[in-house]
Amino acid sequence: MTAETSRTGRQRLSPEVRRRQVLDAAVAVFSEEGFHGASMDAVAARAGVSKPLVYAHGGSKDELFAACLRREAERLLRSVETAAGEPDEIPLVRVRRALRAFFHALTTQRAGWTVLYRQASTGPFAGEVDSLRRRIVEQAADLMAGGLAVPRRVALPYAHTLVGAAEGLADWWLTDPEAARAGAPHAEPADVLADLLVAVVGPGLEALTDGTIAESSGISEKR
Amino acid sequence: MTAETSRTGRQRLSPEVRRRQVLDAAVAVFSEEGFHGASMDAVAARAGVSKPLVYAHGGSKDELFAACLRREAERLLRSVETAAGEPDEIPLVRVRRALRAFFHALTTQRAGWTVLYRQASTGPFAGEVDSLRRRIVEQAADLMAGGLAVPRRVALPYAHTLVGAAEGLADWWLTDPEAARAGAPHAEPADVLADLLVAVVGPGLEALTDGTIAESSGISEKR
Amino acid sequence: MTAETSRTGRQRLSPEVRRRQVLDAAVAVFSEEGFHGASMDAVAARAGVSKPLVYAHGGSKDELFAACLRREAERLLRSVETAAGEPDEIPLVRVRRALRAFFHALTTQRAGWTVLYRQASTGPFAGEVDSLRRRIVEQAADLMAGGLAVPRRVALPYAHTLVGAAEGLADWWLTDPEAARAGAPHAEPADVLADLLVAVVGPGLEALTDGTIAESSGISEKR
Amino acid sequence: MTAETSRTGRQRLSPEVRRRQVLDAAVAVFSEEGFHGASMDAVAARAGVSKPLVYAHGGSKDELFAACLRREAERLLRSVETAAGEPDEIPLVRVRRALRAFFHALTTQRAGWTVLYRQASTGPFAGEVDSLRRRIVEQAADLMAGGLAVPRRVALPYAHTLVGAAEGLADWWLTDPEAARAGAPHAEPADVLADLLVAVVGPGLEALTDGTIAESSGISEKR
DNA sequence: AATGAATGAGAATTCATTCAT
DNA sequence: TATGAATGAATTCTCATTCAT
Repeated sequence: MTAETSRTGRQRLSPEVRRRQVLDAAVAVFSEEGFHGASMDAVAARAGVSKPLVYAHGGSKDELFAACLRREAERLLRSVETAAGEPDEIPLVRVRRALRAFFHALTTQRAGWTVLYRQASTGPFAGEVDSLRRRIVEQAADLMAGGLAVPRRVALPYAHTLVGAAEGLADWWLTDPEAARAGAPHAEPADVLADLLVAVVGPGLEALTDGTIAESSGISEKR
Repeated sequence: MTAETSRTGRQRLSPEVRRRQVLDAAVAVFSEEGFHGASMDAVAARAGVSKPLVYAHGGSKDELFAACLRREAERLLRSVETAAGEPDEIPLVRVRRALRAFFHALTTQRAGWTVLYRQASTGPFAGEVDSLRRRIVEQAADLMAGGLAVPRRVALPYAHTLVGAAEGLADWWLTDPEAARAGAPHAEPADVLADLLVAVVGPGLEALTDGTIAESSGISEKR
Repeated sequence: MTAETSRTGRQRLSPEVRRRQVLDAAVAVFSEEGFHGASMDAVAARAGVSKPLVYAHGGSKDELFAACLRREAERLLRSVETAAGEPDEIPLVRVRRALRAFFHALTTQRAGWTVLYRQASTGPFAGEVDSLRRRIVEQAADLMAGGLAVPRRVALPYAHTLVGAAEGLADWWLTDPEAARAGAPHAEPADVLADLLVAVVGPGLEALTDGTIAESSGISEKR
Repeated sequence: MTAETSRTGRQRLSPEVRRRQVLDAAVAVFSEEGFHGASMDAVAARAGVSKPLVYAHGGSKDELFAACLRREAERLLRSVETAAGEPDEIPLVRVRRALRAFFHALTTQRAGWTVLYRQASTGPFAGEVDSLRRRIVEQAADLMAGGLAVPRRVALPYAHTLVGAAEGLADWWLTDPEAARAGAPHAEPADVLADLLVAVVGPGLEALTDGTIAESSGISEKR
């Protein structure tokens, strides 16, 4: 019986495995209780290890939380980036692919999403969170700027709008899954939400390309 | 020496004034630190009063937080409701008016917004927060359902999208005001953001009215 | 309508009446909650007056409690003293009269008894309580010394025994009234308990008079 | 440096030893200050440990107090039970043995006695305390019922009397040791008190056996 | 490497006490 | 005189963090 397989007593695992184990538990607990509401005891219990080990592998509570933020942000970014795929002649298709990837990622990385978007946007981590969110928005802006052939500065507000709308739908879905899939009960919810979003903002984005609305307010009072 | 001018020692104020003072401080602190991160000491210090007074007028920490949530939600809802005005023949005009009111409200009620939307979506107040958020979304859904003549069930996903997008822009604006007003330096930022949002989602919503996209995913792969 | 009869607003009562009102409430609350468990708020509420008035008429919590102790002890002593009556040729008859008075007093002054005997025999009032209890025992010792014609020094241990036994029965009665009166359901419980006590200790006390047991241990191992 | 000799810094002791240490301190403090008057700080200080350790080993204040009550009651009951010994043909001899054991127990378990008999007969522990006291009285009643061949129901009032008398003497002894041992300066005080008590109540109890007094009030007015 | 045991610091809540009216 | 309003000082209990093994 190797040390790896031993089920009794102290397990000697490799540092990488231990660290991952601890981070996984931390993300789970932080997402459920929030930063202040989570206790290191709870993290240790969730990881199935002792508290000193959490400190050994995750550092202080602040460091541990920051590590969770970073790891989960990277994960989300990579998921979407991969899905968007290479430049394509049809820009909205890339957007849709990215959105589908985003909503799919929520299915498998819900805890990480919660930590990033529903916790700790205040407190000692506001800066950290802000910069991670900015990266997500910038990814979206790049996507649109490339696809729609507009300057990045112009794309930025649209990116914020798009990401916010995606969050809103994601929240809805996670909070009230029944209602969110009522429209298309048999399809993959992540795809339905992505398509819905494209339907709502797509026309507006296309108008952007045409220069119709550009940087002005667009629709006039008298329409 | 009047009560107004007395600056030292104990101030005797009316319960209403004190309660408001305490609630204001509580909203500020909760918005900055989150529920768990905020201490009653900090609330008392922010209000410039002693801790027992906070308890006398705000009740326990839980009750105080719940009171903050309710007051701020009512405020936001009322602001928007008032601004949307009476039914109008041009639906998007109502939406724009409501959005302008929303972004204006953020200017003056930023802390309340933060408490509602960036805090405590977990923990003992998840239910409370969820129901308040739901009311906001439902307000938006009603607005759209009425204006666009679609069933409320259809309007709901659009409402979530719209509210999420508004949040995204609001966050951007509050986090990075310089960038957010770069597009139109001389206009009222709240109006600019509202108009931008209408420009992005307006076309999609109009398409909804036409039944073009209805409940399906809308835009096709081949556009 | 005089100030005395006014039922609304602030009542202006004579200091003696107010003081009695406050002390009555204090005895009630202290007997129910104990010294530390009782709050000045509770005393004020029970008295139907404001807290500052409690302080005005009862002094600090410590002073108020001491005043309760003293008043209730005096009351109990006076009740028994009066009942014992003048010297009588039959000593045990005086003892029985006193015991009947004692148990009767418990009926009407139960709260005072509780304060004296079931609270605060420790803490800052141990001395006060001890000296009051000593006076009660000394009263009993005098009673027995006079009646039984033994030196006071000899009577003292018997007095402690007698008073302790009375307390034990009183506790039983107050804690479990049903059981305590099971023996004689139709008689006055106070009288039944007094007679019972005389039946148990009477023979022993009479033997004391005969000098049989005097200061020695009395009954021998071989009886 | 062994654990035994280490006097500074953190001591690692076994849970059993710690728990006993904490309970001992708690009994001491509760006996001196009463339940409400005792603070967990005081318990920790008395035990020479930190407050969290008190919570770790004693639970909440309520639980700690209940544990004290139970442990001390068991101890007292066991002491007396052991001492009473097996059934014996001379009943009063058993009573005397039990009383001697009782007074001896007070010497070594004074604090426990105080907690049980001079504290907290009100408040959240009234029930707990009452049931423990009842057990003590029932032990005495069993002792007498067995020895004196009377029904248990008849023995109960006598048991209350006896236990109360013992308490009275015990209080006297503990409060004023000099006076209490004045009668027999060279003997063991606990034995002296036990013998005194037997002398006082013995004749009455024997009369009980004879059926002379039975359940009636006994001695007549005219003797 | 891993942990059971221990603690300093701080958080929520209450209470005796006192102003200001 | 009488009181509503206010507070300093505990008190119970928890938590992030570390030592001794």
